[in-house]
Amino acid sequence: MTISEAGKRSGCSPPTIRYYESIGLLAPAERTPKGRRTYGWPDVSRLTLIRRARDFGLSVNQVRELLSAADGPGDGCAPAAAIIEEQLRAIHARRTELRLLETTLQAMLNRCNATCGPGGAASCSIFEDIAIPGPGSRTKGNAS
Amino acid sequence: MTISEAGKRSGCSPPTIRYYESIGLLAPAERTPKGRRTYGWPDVSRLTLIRRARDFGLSVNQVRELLSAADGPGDGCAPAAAIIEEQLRAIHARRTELRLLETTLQAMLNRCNATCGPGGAASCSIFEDIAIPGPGSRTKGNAS
DNA sequence: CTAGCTCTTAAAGCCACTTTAGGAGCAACA
DNA sequence: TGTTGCTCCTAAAGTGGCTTTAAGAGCTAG
Repeated sequence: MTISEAGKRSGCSPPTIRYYESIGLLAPAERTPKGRRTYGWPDVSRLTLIRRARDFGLSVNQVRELLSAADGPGDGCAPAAAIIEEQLRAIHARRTELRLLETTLQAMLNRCNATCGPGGAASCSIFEDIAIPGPGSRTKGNAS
Repeated sequence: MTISEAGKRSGCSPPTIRYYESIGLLAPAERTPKGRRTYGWPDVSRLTLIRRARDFGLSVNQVRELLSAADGPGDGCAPAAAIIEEQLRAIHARRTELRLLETTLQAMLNRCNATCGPGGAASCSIFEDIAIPGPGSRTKGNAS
């Protein structure tokens, strides 16, 4: 199978597949005599697993851990579950953050509609609302 | 005020402030005779607005639009409200995505606990669950 | 044989910064 | 007066996870 076929079946673009190979998520692919990469079904499975894990918001390093748990000797259950639990917590936290953000932004819009409404204020209330000092922390831990 | 004082009051680090200046979110700061940047309260306000807008998930370009609406002639209400509405929609969509992700991951964990449970399977069910082809779309539009 | 696709590599670009390197200044204390 | 330890400056490189570009080679259908 060519790289683009493997890509279509797994949902990764050819450059992404080459990138994954370059960072060691995939073993170097076999090559035709002319130097083109060839892939088989196990490669497609691995690529699909990688893409889905990325879709779930896992970092490439977490995917790496997941793969080494899958490749390792045992059933890999404990490390895999740990990674998923970690991601669940991260997603939950992010959801809470976003819920708060949504509420705040909606309130800003409402106030704008109420006060700036028909006549037009000197300056829209949105600017005041955004510029209140608020929580001092830039968001660091993103559940992507 | 020195750059680090302005940073403390606005919640931006000095390198970030210099970066904002370099990309034109801030006019070049005034300098002391020795070449050090000095800031006043209007700069702190502007920086606070920028940081808060970034905390709300706006991109730097959206912040740029917001600032030019604020700097512009009118009250800036319409463009500002449009940006906030856009962001509200993005956040809402992202929340829906994350809710789905959370459900899926939780189901994977539950199945792992049920099937891999005590005896240990040959291979953890999580790997099967992740590697099902699933939706083919990598997440592009992120409400950060 | 040629047109238009895919493949190859290496390098640069993206976003929004952060970090590092190397050098200079400034404030406080002995 | 020194000197210690902070802050400041610039320019450049690093981060993550790719995507895009450039320049060239090969493959396939008409």
